[in-house]
Amino acid sequence: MLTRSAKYAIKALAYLARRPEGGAPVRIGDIAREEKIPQKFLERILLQLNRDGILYSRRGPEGGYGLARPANTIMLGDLIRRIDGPLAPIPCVSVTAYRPCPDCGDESSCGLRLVMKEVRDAMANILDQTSLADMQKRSDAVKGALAETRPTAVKPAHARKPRRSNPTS
Amino acid sequence: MLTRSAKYAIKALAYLARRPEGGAPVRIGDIAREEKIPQKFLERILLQLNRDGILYSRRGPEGGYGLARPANTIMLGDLIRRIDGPLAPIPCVSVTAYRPCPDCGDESSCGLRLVMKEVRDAMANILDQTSLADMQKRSDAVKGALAETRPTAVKPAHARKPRRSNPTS
DNA sequence: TTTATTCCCTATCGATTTAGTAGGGATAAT
DNA sequence: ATTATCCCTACTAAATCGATAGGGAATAAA
Repeated sequence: MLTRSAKYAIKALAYLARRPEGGAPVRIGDIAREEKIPQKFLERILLQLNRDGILYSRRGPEGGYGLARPANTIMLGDLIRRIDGPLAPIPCVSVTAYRPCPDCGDESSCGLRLVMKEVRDAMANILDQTSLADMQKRSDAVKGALAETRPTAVKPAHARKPRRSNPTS
Repeated sequence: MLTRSAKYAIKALAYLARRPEGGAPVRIGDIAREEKIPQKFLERILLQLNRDGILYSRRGPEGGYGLARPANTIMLGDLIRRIDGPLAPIPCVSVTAYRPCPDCGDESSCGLRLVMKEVRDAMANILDQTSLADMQKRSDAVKGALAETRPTAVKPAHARKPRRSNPTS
């Protein structure tokens, strides 16, 4: 289960992703009000993402937060790992935070581990291939489909060719 | 993340699944010792699964626990839901325990929800199609592959045709 | 029928995590 | 100088997790 922190983080950053790139920074208070997130709670979350280099910030009047990178380079998997920790259901199948089971005799043939590795990979395939921009596109596609005669379905990100993570490279 | 309870439950039931079907019941103490699980802790878990009808039990000397159904009809998804609750990362995409987000304006076009629904479905596709017997088969396949010249790979359960949940029907 | 063994049941407990609040300090635009 | 904003630490109430304690009820075997 996602914690509220991770959920808030994603909603807040999705909000920032909707603003014109390179525009003026946005106040925490505005994000909190629009997305209905407790302000002081959100403050701590954005603070961390700022330290992590996902956000930039400016202090004082006219200050606020903005995305430090283009929205199509910020992956949900990365955000969730930073806030909630590893995606893996059990540590022995985590790629980013592997830890062996203290008791497991032969790890390579542990049935539970084999299944949970599949689960981890399935989650990671989605979350590491879906950016803030992708998420927004899919939301827009649903909204568009309600209004259009010929709805244009947007494929889930993991069914498409992976994007380069840095579009400037 | 799986709780220890769910992990213990699966390991304990996998242990029971390895015994001859219809054989004598197995003591909690034996399972706990073999699988290195705190006995009193395991007791509470098996008690619940007994109430849920997954296990049968017999008291007194020669007593113990056994699977109440064939191992190929007991799905990991079912076990995990009973012990840990819903698979879904957020309640608004849960099939078995749906609850709306209190704040979400238009649920159908919420980008986060669309992505998390994918994640839930990916997890459910694996865990609801993998039985205790499947898990064991995959473990055996790995062990076999280490010994054999031409290893026989066993496909993940969700890539095969779904089995009927009750083989007697 | 007694006794030993096993499951059944409830209560409790310490540690950790979660979800938030409080209260300032540092910085920068006006 | 003033004021708006981010920055930082500490604190807290409640829930959850992982486990232990201490018996009660049933039943097989002596």
